[in-house]
Amino acid sequence: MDLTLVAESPYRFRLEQQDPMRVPGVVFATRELLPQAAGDKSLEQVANVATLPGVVRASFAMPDVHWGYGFPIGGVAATDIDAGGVVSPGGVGFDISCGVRLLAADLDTGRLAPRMRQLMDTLGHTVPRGTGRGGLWHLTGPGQMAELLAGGAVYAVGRGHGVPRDLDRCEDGGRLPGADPSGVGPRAVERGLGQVGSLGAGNHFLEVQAVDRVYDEETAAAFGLRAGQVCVMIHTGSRGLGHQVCTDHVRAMDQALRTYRISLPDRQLACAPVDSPPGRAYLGAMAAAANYGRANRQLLGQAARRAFASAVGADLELVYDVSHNTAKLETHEVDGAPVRLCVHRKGATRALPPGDPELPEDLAAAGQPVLVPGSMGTASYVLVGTVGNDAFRSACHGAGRVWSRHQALRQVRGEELRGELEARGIAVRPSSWRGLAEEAPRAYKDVDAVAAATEGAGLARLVVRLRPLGVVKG
DNA sequence: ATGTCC
Repeated sequence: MDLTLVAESPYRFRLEQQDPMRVPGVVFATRELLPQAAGDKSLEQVANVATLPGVVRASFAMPDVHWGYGFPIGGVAATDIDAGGVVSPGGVGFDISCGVRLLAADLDTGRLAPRMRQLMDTLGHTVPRGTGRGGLWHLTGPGQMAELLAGGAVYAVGRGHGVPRDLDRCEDGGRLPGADPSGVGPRAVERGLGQVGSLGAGNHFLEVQAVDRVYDEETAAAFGLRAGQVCVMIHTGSRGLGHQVCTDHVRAMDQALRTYRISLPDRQLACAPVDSPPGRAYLGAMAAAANYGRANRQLLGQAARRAFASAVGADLELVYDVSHNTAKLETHEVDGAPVRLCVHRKGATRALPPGDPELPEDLAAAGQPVLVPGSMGTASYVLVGTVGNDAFRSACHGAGRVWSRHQALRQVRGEELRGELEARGIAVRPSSWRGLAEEAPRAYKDVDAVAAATEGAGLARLVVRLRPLGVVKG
């Protein structure tokens, strides 16, 4: 396919529809942010996604788009369920329900400073992280796992890990409906039993941050945020359990392609109709894995609360918890009529506008917080959903990688990077030197530019900028 | 992302 991009506005580029695409591609970015890394095939992937059966409107890419498995990371695509639309595990990603939780402390940076070292040491010693390894909550067995997979953060709070108010500030109230724990295989269950309440590795982290800049005072206040305030941002997902669920169902769907006579430009887009046995099986297992991810972040939020209580004597209120790797059944207006859709967001955050009935009462007038973590040592952002977002109410999810992990390892030494960050006043508690080097800020796009482009494209509005004070690295 | 290969 000829991948010519046509600028429709300074923040919106169009990939013209051509055979076998069923819809055009739309990339939200500035010219500077468009994928240009050697070997980045993400624009080709945007076009590939546009060939999926039942896809409607367009195959979208957010400003942080980069190459991924099948779908690009930063990709959004919706399929019409009643017109044979498909669901694809590659459109969710291996880390099912990977997402971000932001908590705000009743504390400003000045009062934290003398206790910062103690706080970071406490977090460093109590937050489980790294590949494999254990978590904060060891489940007793498959029976308890089934309850957690069905209940997500609701189950965790019911067992004393948090307060009911937390659930008001979680996407879907902390529990994605439609979970089918029986679709999560024994191997996935085995991997997950000891990992509830763990960060994992890669780009996952727990960061202590400060509200650095406020763009919209009224919305910030509705979110419980003010200038100079200390916050905690947690970025993690469904660990080995979600990975295993994706692996198992990609295999099943690859075999289902023949049954449903689906031809694809890339086998990594393996999929099945939403309304089919393999489609329903994946969505049930995916929702269960999503609930694992939500319980995981709930447990880590509690670990942060304990550390703040003991080291600083401060409380943490949940601002919001939202996933950026999901496939959700939603109704949107397409060509003037409501249509039942399966919306894939892979490295893309749902962004509900003010007035949406899914919002909790105290956020109804403001809109949904959109949590955008930056790369290590750089800023993070809170944005808010806006009216008129035609990417099925979706926004960016982070900075977006430009160097491969391998490439980063050739350019950066972890020990040196830690020194650079500490010299800039950012405390670092690493898990491995290698992992630290792979996550060097140089390996990512400029998150300030990504956030600005997201606002420029009308996907969401800036609310606050957060700067890092200390990072507990996965 | 991931017991970075069953």
